[in-house]
Amino acid sequence: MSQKHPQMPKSYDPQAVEASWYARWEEAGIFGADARSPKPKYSMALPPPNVTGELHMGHALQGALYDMWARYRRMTGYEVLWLPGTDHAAISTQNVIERQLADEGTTKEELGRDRFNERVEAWYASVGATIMEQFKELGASLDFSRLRFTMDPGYVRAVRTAFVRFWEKGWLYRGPRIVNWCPRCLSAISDLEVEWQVHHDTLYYIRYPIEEVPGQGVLIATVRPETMLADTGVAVHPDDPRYRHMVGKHAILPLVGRRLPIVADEVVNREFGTGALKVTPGHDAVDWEIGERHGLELISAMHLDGRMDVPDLPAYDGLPSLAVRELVVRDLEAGAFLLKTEPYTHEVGHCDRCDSIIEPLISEQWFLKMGPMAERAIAASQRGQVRWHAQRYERTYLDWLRGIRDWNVSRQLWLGHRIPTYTCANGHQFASIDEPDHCPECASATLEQDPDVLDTWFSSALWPFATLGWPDDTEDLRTFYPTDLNATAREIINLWVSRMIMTGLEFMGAVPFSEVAIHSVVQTADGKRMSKSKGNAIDPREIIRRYGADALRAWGASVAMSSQDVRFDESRIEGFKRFANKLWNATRLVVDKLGEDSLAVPAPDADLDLVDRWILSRLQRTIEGARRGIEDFAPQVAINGIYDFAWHDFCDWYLEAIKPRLRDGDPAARAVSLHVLDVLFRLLHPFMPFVTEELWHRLPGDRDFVMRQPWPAGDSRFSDPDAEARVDKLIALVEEIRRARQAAAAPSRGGRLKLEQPWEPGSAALAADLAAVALVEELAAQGIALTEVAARVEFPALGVEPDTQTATRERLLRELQRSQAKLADEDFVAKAPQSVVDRERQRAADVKEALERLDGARVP
RNA sequence: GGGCGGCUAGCUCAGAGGGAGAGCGCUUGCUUCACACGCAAGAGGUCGCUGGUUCGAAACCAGCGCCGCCCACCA
Repeated sequence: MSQKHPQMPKSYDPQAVEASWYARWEEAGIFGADARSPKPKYSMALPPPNVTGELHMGHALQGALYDMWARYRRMTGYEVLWLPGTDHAAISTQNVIERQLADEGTTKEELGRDRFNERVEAWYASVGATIMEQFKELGASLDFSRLRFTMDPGYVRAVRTAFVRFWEKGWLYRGPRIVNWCPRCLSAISDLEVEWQVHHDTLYYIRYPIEEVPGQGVLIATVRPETMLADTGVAVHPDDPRYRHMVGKHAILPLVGRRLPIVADEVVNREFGTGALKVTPGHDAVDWEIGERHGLELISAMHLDGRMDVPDLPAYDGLPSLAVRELVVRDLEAGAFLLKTEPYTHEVGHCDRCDSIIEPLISEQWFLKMGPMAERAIAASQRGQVRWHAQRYERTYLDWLRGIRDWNVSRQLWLGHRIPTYTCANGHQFASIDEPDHCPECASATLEQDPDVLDTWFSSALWPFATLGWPDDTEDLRTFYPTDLNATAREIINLWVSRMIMTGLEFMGAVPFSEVAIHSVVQTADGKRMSKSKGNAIDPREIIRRYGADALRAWGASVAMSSQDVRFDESRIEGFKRFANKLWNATRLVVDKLGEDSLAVPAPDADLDLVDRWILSRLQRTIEGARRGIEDFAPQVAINGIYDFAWHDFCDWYLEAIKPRLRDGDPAARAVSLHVLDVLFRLLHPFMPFVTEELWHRLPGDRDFVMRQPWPAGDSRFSDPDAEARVDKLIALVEEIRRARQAAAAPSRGGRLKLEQPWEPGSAALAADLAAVALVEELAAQGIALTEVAARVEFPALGVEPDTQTATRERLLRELQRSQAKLADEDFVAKAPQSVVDRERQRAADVKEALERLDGARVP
């Protein structure tokens, strides 16, 4: 035994080695990217987690995927940059801090802006550090020397620069518009941040009298009667015969008395309700547009906190909107305006960050014109500059781009990137990258900055290049932009991915990445959405503590790209922990049997034993499958193939087969088993970096980190179909003997095997050994006939050989029948490809032969 | 309303035109000198339903049914 590896414990303990390997990797600086390296570059920017809390399973899955690609690319000759960072997540973080303050019995207003900012800074520092620690526990090979945060001074400049460039293009405009308003966040949010939830409400049918025709009225249907206080019109479809005569007349708004012009507009759905629509431009997006088209008055009847703002109607003024709804309904009923109600199920917008019901209302906001950028993004996509995996997701993105609307980029928050526009004492408004000290138009030094901040996604949209130093022309930016890959969950395809593509084209003139991988979303074991507020989220650190990071990662690789949702399944993670333990013990076995001599890597043309050639051929096939899996964005193919090879081919059969040779110090067995481990650890390293690193260093010789080794290139000359076929036969024979033994309830070892016809002597001896029987010339009794080769077997301690082969005979007969029926079908023989017909004939012949062996007679 | 995905063993999931697979669980037998985080043997499936295409369909097409996701001017 080598003194370098005195003793390996009986089982692998991930906890004992993972942290120290990570520290060694970091210390050696092997994750740092060298912009001046002559190697081809491969770069990825980690999707910056929100600094709102700790990482969840989705992050872990994503991190495992990214790290798999990062390590694979390094091992296949690339200079890899995988850049880490975090996102300030303005609205979410502000909510988190506000909740904390509420728990402490205070508010941000009481605290004041400065102390609030201190709280935020402290939060960012502590949570940001925790997040990076979690990535380290996962084994993520991030280049921490390039860690970025979306509120870094440099990043702030990038954001301001982007804003000013848009400003200079004339794409930014500010004005009162109907927006999605969160009355709890006290901020506008974009269309994409509205989460629609099903509500069971009531549809109210309300009669609005017609001014010009006494006694007549128009019946409208609404779920929000309280908003009628701000009605300024009634709309009907222009082609609706029921209402054509009313167009141009006026309705009188009940409870208020306002005159409402009756207008005709195409958007009115004649099928819905009564076909007549009350128009409330101040509190409904559709109505706002109708109002614009027909010049209707715009009335705002709500305060920003959701209370009604109707000073002329003191009965309702200042009350929450839902309370006013009840009062309005009561009063309508009293005035005989309410004709009927019916239950109504529909979707209501909620704030995706705090779940409050969104109030559409009028507010002054900054909008960014999106049309020109969207067109360029669509064109880039059509030129194939961005490839999506799975491809179908490209459509999600294109559909959104094609129907794109201007982006409300302003938010009324305390936290975030302040909008860099200023107004001077003389009313001149301008945008500035740097903090200005005077107005460029009139030199006034009295400047007021816009109080609003930018949508967090505005800064996120710049991530692939702002992290590399943009707007400066840095070496990193020149070297690593465009990046190669972005992997993300499908729910932020439009929020994030599409916007990165648009800004990348706009500011860098090139798409920010050429590949987009959409990975699956981790659900709870019972298929629910994991969320911390529901308390059903799983902490990846808990999983790592119990099963090791490698097990979590391997599970991630096996599910991330294979479906759109994946239920969290601890048993599969545990399976990969056992796999790590299996690798540990296989290594323990092999290393223990190696001598002090150095062993040559087996050559493809060496004169090797059948099983040696077989395992090398299987290894070759595994390498090819793993490479294809990784390159084709199907990591599950790679990890499953490696698992299957390592456990079932290598451990179950190869190591069992060569144990005697290892004991005897057979150089070929030593060299081949060592070689397989060597290749296996390199193959598997991108998926399970810790255990492979640990075991790699337990192999003989001075060894550098696995990640600095080449990922196995394979050599097609190791491919040996003949050896594979012969070992398949050998395995089938061993399994048949074991089955017979079990069926005969014979002891687990012992018994005799007699060949009835000559068979490869080496294979026969090995098969006998693996099946724990002795190879003999004569049996004591008749024995049990086998089907895989012409042979009979008998087991000790049995009076009469039991009939263990009836079931086999029946199965073979069924197969023969099916096969013969197929071959008797003229259409099949005539139309199926020759190779398929040939294979069927071969099958029939094999089954016939097996039956003849069983019965010792010719089968017709 | 539009689009997309899923429905395969008890559970979680692979498989994408030529004999149904894995992990876990289950049954039986093994303290075999790498591993009981293991070894060996086994049970278990009209591949959601109905039609169609094909010599041949779990896979391709159409329709339907659940479950989920995304998008939509969603009164």
